[in-house]
Amino acid sequence: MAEGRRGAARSETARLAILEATARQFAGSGFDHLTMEGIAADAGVGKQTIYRWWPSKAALVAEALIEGMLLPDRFVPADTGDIRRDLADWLDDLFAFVGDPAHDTLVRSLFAVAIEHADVGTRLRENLGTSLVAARMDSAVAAGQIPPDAPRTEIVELLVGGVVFRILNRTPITPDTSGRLVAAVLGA
Amino acid sequence: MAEGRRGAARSETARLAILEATARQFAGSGFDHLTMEGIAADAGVGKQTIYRWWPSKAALVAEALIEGMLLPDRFVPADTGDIRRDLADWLDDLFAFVGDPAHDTLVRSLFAVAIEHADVGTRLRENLGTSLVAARMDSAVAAGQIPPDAPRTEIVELLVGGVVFRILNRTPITPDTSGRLVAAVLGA
Amino acid sequence: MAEGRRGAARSETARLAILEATARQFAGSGFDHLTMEGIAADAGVGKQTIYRWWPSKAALVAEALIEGMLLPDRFVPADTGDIRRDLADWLDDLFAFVGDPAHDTLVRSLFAVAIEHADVGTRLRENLGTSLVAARMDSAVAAGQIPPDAPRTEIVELLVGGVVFRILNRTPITPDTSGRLVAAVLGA
Amino acid sequence: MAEGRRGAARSETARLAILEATARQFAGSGFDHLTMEGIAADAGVGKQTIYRWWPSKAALVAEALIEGMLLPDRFVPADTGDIRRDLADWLDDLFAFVGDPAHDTLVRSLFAVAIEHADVGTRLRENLGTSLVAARMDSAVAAGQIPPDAPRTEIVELLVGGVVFRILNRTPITPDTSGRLVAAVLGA
DNA sequence: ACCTAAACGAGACGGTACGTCTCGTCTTTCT
DNA sequence: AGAAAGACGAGACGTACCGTCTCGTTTAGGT
Repeated sequence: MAEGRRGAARSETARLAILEATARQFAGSGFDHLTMEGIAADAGVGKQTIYRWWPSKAALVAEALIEGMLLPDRFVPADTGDIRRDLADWLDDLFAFVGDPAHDTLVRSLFAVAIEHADVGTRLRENLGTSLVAARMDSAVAAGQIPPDAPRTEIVELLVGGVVFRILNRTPITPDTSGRLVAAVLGA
Repeated sequence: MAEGRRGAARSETARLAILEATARQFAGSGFDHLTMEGIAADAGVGKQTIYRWWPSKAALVAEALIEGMLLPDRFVPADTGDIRRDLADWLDDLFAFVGDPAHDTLVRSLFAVAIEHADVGTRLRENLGTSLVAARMDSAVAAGQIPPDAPRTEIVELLVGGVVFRILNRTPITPDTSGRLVAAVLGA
Repeated sequence: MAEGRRGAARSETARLAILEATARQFAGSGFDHLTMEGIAADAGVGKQTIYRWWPSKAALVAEALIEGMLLPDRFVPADTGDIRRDLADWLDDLFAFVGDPAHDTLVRSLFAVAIEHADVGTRLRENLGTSLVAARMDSAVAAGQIPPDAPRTEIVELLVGGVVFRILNRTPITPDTSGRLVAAVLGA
Repeated sequence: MAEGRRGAARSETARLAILEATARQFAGSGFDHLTMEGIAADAGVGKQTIYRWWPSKAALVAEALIEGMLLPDRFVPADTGDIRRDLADWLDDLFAFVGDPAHDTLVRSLFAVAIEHADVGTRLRENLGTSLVAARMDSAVAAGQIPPDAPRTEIVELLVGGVVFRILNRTPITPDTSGRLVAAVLGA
């Protein structure tokens, strides 16, 4: 292999054990109670092995996110031909997840970290399916369901923002929440 | 005098010194680098005096917020008679503040804390002026600028959410951002 | 009453409650775990009332000792006419007290404090009955049981020293210990 | 090699720095003003490094004593053939040390700790040379200077006790003190 | 088959901050 | 004025983690 490295290769076993321990502890007790020593002990790994490959706790979380260990891999909008319904369904999925009390610690910690660490934020946005929703909007334009000059970027932005605001605000979710939000941005 | 308390009364001097130290350190280095010992030293106060009255760092931040030591007391929407313009101006104010690199640490830390601690969240929402905007929307309905059946709650929610999303997402703000967001929720 | 003092007189109730609390805590947990706050709480007294009248914990202990709240008021040597027997009996009393496991904390703390604080030391020596033993020695000289040139001061000193050394050394006491010590200083 | 230890070995440098700091502070201000934080700072060491290896301040003092950092390594009785003189000289050494005002804090604290902590007591007794004196007494018996049935153990006990009592009692030492004590236990 | 070198588990190290406890002082209210 | 109550500035306690630095052990190319 190209450049002649000597010595043992990076242990994939250790890498996964570390990320799994990270995910476990993060989901259980949140970012604040995440400790390098706890992860190392949980993963059965030396602390140095963590510091060798990751610069910070945020980096660990970001990678665990990428590996799909913290969130469903993606929230994917369907394409039934009815853009309103598809958007509302996607929002429902989102609200169901973030509104589940079992995920409360995880979700709050995750968004808090995302706000402070750009890499986690980028990754999280991706996991929420924003880019897929944007694509779905494009196809709705092509199908003539939305006027071409509709501010699509802003609409996606507002909808995801609405989700974040509900988390921030602890507003209880009702069955018609998604519909009302979609109506607010697409008109009645 | 009603209930006969004995012993020295709580020191208002100490209380303010502590909150000011909290605000100073928070604005300077964010929530993560906020330490009880640092605040105590900065305020010239014993640690116990802090623990006697506040249960956590988050409580300190919440109270500093209430005292108006962290944010402008309120972002207040104007009432020029033109609801679109007033909303856009209010958003511009908000974006100007949260987009200012000098406030980056403060803003990110504040929203991160708000997501994890309900009391900070409630207070922060108030400081952003959400309830004033809601009232402004009501008056716009009275003035016939918005149809009475417009989903006003959702609109406010989406707009603030949009701001939060921009923070999360680090999207650069352009001069027309506010107008575009308002247009997206109120129609063109 | 001579010099015209004004205001309330010192409360004897409080004084005794404080000394009793001191004795209780001292006997229970030793000097190290004696705290001003604990004494005040136990005595149902404000801390200032203690500080107003005593300069230190050692002073409290010394006074509790004087009040006879820590040790039997005095270890008194009998006068049966047989100086050897009287000394041995007195030593037996002493050993019985200091060797009792129930008094271990009390005794060790007391001697430790006595070594560091002259006032406690003086008072403790008095409580052990040293001056009475010296007097008993004098009468033994008068009775012709001890030669007049015997180093009486040194003998008392050595005997009490022997007791202290046994405490220091944790040597178990046997029934003949006292007799052997007396024999060592008075000859067989 | 036998039991496969892993991880870094204990740092002898740190160990000695800690004991030296302990000895320094102890000799300077006594046991009461000995603080773990002070020792750690003085030794340039983290507090945990102390707690990792020693359970208490007393244990630190005991080990500093063993290392000969607090007292002359041993008070050794000479053997000139004259047991009376040798004992008196040894006592003189002892009195010279414990009577020196420069050693007052050290000596009092040391004996106070010794009374409360068995391990310090054992070690202190050894440092005073008790076992060497006992051996010297044996050789005096062999040389016919002391009758074989003399209560040697008790004599050593009483002599050391006499020293402790003088400390407790703050009796000033005169040049003939040692001689008088020896005479009291060995006869004229 | 050796040799080197990197990664690994373990864990000691110098530090910082935690939240609690006690100190001795000061202030307030009551007696 | 004395006393009970209790807030205050100070600072040590013992613990938990931080990020770095040895240790010996294991693994895997070079030679």
